Amino acid sequence: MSTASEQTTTATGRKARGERTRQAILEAAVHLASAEGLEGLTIGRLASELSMSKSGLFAHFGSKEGLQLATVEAARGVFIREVIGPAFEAERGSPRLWKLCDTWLGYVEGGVFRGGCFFAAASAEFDGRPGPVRDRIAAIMKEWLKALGRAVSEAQRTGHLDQDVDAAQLAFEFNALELGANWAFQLHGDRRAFARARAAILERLRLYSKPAGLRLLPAVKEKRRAPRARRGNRQ
Amino acid sequence: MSTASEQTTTATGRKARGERTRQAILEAAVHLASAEGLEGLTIGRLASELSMSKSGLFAHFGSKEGLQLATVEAARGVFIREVIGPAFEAERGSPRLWKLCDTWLGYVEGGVFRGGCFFAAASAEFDGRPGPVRDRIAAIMKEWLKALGRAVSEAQRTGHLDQDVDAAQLAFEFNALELGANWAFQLHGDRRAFARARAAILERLRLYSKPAGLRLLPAVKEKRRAPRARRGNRQ
DNA sequence: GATTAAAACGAACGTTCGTGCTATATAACC
DNA sequence: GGTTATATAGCACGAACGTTCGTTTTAATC
Repeated sequence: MSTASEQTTTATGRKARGERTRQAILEAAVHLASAEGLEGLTIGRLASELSMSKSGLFAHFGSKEGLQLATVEAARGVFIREVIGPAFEAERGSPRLWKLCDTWLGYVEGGVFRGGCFFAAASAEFDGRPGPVRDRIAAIMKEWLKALGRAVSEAQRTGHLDQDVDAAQLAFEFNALELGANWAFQLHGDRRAFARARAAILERLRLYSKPAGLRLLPAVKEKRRAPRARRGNRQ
Repeated sequence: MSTASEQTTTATGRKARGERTRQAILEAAVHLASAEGLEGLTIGRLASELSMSKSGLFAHFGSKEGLQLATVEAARGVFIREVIGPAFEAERGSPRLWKLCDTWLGYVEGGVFRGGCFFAAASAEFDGRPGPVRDRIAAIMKEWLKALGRAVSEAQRTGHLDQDVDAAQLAFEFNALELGANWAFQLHGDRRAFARARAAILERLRLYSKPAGLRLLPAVKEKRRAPRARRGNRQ
């Protein structure tokens, strides 16, 4: 967010032209990186994709690492806009907690990034390489887990959820189910995974819900039962 | 497994010398790839790590893709030996299902591969790039999910688990929790994630267990409760 | 319209990548 | 021990990588 607002301005206060191309570069970079990885995000490829010169593009970031860090930051912006923002429109407690999970799944399902969740890809790629990029990714993911955990705690405080549940534990589980859905979709193209994750999360929410919270959750669709040759399934 | 047994033999049946170095190469390759990725697995680095020439190493596989495929196959061998094998020593039904999950977590926790679960890393890296490597990885992962689902079905058939649960759904959830633990450990070094995954899996197993199956699960340790400033926690 | 600073370009650098070729070393066979 | 197949090494290649440099284009200011 700080990066986006540090635009170089002229005396009249008009935005410098460089800032717009910088945004255009990051827009493309974020998609390319989510699909090909932050290392596969090559300056040459990115430049030719935007039909500009390598050196011209390079000058905006000073180094490859600079480009990667800027890309991570841009992706964080998208994530906040697409997931965090909408969730905070729901009222505090179980609705917001559920919306947080539901929107996350929608953000992957809807193809906000070409290669699924940017941070799922990035953290898998960088978890083994020390450096500022890895540190930033880890910090953002921790930030996300914290937000999830806080949503759980709030649902407890509002009397929607049982006080006895471990907020961090539930946040871990929800995050895992979301990452699992992203994984299944990216690798197998299996869209049912989103329904699976939603069902699992909702089931857990209902299990721990107090009567006041139970009414605020989506209605239960059908009984959990082994499906016998349903039609329209991929593979 | 087929790759491992197709050794070039002399007339006397003695193993060719090349086969041993091939194994040594793959042994190193599997660890390097789990940490740095299958693309970061560079022929030059691998050669210098084994103090042999690039071209000498290269001759064993004919192409980089050949090396990657062989590495994937070698990793599959390790996975079968370390996870599938031990689980099949447990008796059919809930014990085997639980063992399958427990051993999987142990295999990541114990550092069988330097970079955590080889296939978690590989599938995240290759899910966006078509080709035989990606296809093989996807097939192996589907194989694993099938094995998990089969274990659930067996637990139902032996009367340990409720007939009404959707085997594929439960397999999805367990797999997600395992991947989530791997993710948290690799990115944040958080060992508590393994306990979290185990707790979540066990809780679900208990929820769906019939009396016959309930006795076969590990004893419940403590009530799920928010911990107040426990000591010895990382970060 | 002239001045000037920012932005984009084009060419080249040194490395490293995967991949061929050719020659040498190794070890199994007669 | 000489022959022969196989395994390894040495060297070179073209391409792509990140990066630097000097120049040219662009557009805002006077």
